[in-house]
Amino acid sequence: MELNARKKKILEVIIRDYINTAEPVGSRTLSKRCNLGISPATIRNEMADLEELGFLVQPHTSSGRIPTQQAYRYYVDEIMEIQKLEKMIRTDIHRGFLDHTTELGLTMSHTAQVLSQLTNYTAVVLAPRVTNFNCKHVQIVSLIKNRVLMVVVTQEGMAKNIEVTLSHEVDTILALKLSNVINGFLKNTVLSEMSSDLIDQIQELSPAESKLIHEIIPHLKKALMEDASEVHSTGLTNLFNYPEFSDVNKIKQLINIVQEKQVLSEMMASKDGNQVIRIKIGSENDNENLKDFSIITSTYELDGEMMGAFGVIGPTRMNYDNVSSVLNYIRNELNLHISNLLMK
Amino acid sequence: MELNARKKKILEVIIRDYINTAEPVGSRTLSKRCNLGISPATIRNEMADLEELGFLVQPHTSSGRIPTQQAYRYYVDEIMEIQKLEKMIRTDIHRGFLDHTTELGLTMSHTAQVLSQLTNYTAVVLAPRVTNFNCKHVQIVSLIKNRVLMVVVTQEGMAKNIEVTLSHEVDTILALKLSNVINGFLKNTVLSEMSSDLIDQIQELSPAESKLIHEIIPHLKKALMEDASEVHSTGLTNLFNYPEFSDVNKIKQLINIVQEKQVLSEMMASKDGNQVIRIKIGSENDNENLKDFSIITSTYELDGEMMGAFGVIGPTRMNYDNVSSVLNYIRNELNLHISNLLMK
DNA sequence: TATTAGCACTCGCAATAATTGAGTGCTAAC
DNA sequence: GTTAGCACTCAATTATTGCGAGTGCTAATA
Repeated sequence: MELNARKKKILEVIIRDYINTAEPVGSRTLSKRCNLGISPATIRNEMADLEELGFLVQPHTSSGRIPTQQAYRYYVDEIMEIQKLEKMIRTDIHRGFLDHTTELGLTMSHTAQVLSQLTNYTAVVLAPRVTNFNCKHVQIVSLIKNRVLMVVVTQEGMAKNIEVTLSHEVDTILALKLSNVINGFLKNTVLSEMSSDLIDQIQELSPAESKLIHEIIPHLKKALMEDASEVHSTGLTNLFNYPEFSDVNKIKQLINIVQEKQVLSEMMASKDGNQVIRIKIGSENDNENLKDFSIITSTYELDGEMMGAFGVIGPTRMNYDNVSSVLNYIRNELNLHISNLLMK
Repeated sequence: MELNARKKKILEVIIRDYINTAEPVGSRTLSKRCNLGISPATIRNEMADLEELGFLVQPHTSSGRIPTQQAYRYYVDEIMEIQKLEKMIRTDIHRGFLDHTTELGLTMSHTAQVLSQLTNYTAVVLAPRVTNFNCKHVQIVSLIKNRVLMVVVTQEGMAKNIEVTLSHEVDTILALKLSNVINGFLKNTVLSEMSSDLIDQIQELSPAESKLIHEIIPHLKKALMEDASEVHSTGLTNLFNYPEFSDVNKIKQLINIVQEKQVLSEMMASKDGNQVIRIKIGSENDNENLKDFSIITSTYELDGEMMGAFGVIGPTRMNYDNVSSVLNYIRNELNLHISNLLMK
């Protein structure tokens, strides 16, 4: 759908204005704000056209107009450009990261913090997943009696804890032996390919030990399959300041979203084209709870491989420019610092 | 402060009624509800007395009366009794726990779930702390380059992860050696008493290794000191249904409380007399954010030693009877299952 | 033909007024 | 000591009104 230059300009000003004020914008205000030197009457005509085209609606007869979702989509696709952040803000962010990259968890929560602060919306950050494919070391630690902790370490140096109960008691020495067996195995192949047959071929095991390994491997596989990457979120209350959230039900919806970490995680991690910045407006979201929100996400990488995602949730009347710019910069920073942290 | 039987009865009915309806209660309603066979006029007189004594207030002249904090305190201390839960509910809870005691984290989140469901308020559960004193094993796992993960295991079989960056690279073999050194040490004494001198006395260490141990120990000590016991909370949105939470600011306050896990943790873990069920009403709470809320907490134990706490946050107009009963029963269940889970 | 001034009309919003009703305190009688 | 009766209070609801920002349409203008 193409709009002529003037309609485009008018639509742009309306959206910008509405994003700032949350008030329907009328023809008089508009004629003053956009200095195209056209009268309110002309603008009214144009607005009527834009309404017919589905870009604007009137909350009630004889009020100003507000943008539709379609308008936001048009704005995002055809009008707005991702700005470079101000020098000062850039260095601020950069310094902040320097102080928070001693530990992965810290980096993640700091990212969420910065995101929500810079955008004034609710930020969500997905920590990298620990999966099957890149697991380089497993350490089994005896907890008590027949309970053990399995620590899985990835090639990139991330760790994940898995706590399980086994059929026999495992003491410190046995735990060490089991670790060694599994790690010996990992030298040649990956966990997902460790079958019963292969386990039985291992020489140095007593029957009891072999049985334990047989128990352990499925637990490991299962835990690595289920993609429960950690989710950090911040700035929930940021949204409360926007007029669209004076309604308690809207707030409930939001809290439900943020608490369903599983859903959030799946949604953000799902690939969708090659866009660096991904914008979902209102009903473009599959999740029912998100139909009234917009969510802008991006991903961070290590060696070109997607590691995790992060983003911002807000009203559909969101400052798409600013959020995109911020996400874009943070993405670069995150890539930089993550690769420093998890350098091979 | 003593009240005569009739005043006590009237106060009780007012509180019960107000807890149920959230409406100020007037003399007419009251005279019907409590079948003492006294007229509204008499009740008015009694109510006037109770107001003078500080138990009731009128939101405005010529409306019914509502209980003050003092009234709730009196109710909790002198009137209410902790009921035994219905048989059916008891067995339900019991069964639920049976399914969720394979892992400590699971037990904790399940407890929060059950609490919020049974009370319809917001539930908070503090997982057991992993401290200095009962640490029986430390496993150091090489992550990548000079980053290691330290897993601390307590006597009771709980584990805690600590991730640190050291001055030198640590590979798998070195990690094992360092673990052994520290564990050898732990056989004789506790971590907090491991001083520089003692480290230097360890024979089998190269200078580089000794240096690493010198770095590790303070990290361990520090991590074990800072009491960041995990906090599970559920049912945040439960409270939104109560009329006192139609105000967005109240909700903000609540969210702030629940998010400040540090504060919550300190508050709940602090001892305060020997009460099994601890009730803090409104301004009885030290925390500024909690002044408008009531919080009822209890603790769970292992071998008579306090391990953690759990409780419920709600409006001061809270169903103190029910919550106390539930907490009382959950406490028993939790003690039972935790001791099964962490049995020595 | 595109633009604009003018005008009657619409409708949400805020302020004001009128009405209702649940509840009180006080007094006098029981 | 208790109660019926009555005048009074005041929040909450509903109705009324005026205002103002905004619109669509029409006719005049460039």
